[in-house]
Amino acid sequence: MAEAEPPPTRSDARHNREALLIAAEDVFTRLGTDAPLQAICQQAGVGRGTLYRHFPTREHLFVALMRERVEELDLRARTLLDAPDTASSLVEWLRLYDRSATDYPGMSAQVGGGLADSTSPVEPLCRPMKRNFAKLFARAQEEGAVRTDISAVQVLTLVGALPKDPATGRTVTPYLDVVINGLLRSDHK
Amino acid sequence: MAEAEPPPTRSDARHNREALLIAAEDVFTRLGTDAPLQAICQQAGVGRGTLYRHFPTREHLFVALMRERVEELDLRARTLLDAPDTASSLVEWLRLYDRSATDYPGMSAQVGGGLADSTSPVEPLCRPMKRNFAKLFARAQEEGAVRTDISAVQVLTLVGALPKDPATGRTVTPYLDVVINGLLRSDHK
DNA sequence: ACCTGAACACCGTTCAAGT
DNA sequence: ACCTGAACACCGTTCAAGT
Repeated sequence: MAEAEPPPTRSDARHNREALLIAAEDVFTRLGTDAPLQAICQQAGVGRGTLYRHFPTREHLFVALMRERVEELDLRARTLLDAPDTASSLVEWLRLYDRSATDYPGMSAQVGGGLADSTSPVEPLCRPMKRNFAKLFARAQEEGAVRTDISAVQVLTLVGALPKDPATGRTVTPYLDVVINGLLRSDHK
Repeated sequence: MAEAEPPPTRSDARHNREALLIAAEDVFTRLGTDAPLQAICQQAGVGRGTLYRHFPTREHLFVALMRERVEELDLRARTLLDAPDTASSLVEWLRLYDRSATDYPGMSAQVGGGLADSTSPVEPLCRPMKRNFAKLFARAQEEGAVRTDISAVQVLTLVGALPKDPATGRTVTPYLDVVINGLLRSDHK
């Protein structure tokens, strides 16, 4: 399932785990999130079984790599809940979300896909962030700034699915602007 | 490359080709466009080499299956070029496009991805349709009905990438509405 | 308790032998 | 000219043997 495993006790295990994460970061950045896991084992200098012991699925690697970023996004959402302009707070956060989720090619789709999937380890990682974004989104909806026929999670899924530049992995301009414009209610401004 | 191969001359070859297409249609509908090609060979009752002779890549199968649909879309775009309301013509066509591209799970992303890729056999198949949609789109842009910072091909790519219901393969509501609303210039209506 | 690498399963792709 | 299926390559996953 989607349990957060406790940190390893033995020092060689902790060292291997760290080496795998460093290798994964490099390999995913270079080859995208579909890269062969073999490349990661090789670069980390560990056997294949060791990778599987530490990270039973590819998604567990994503979770470990994305943890800090997602926590930052969660924090930013909470901060923006105190900002006066609901619509521009929402837009600012969505741009940040898009940026964070595209640091590794393919990561955006992985995060977006796991967001609402209870069998994915991505789901528990993102749950707090989702909750706080949902508040931010609901606040904008209540003020009439954005359409009400779409849920907060759907917005995140949609942004995560926007087509990417194959070279940089970033969302192609102006897809995010189109979506943001489509979310905002024109009769409100 | 992306050549349109001539139809086979020998009757057994033609029969095998037909059997492969019927099997592919069934398998892709049931298992999506990522289904093992092995399943298609098996269901068609032919050897693996035969599949590769007729359809050198998975995308060549898509092209054969999508040909009729894409030609219909092309025809519809030409018809709509004579309709008076540019914006509603555009919207009507985009809904038709979304519907056509989601008849097989995963097909939408395949078509959207191959649309602008000169190495894909999807590209030459869709070229006429793209041209006529581009006219439809340009007409709406000239009238000020839609934003001008996005190209016609980008619109098709964006619609093709919208998240799908895993069960039905169809675009989830209201993603297409959000995008359409985002394309339309609110100061125009 | 943890690591290693051989072994297995799966799938795509090629090609020598056959008709 | 076309078909077939064995053979190969690649990658993910498991597990028996080792420390």
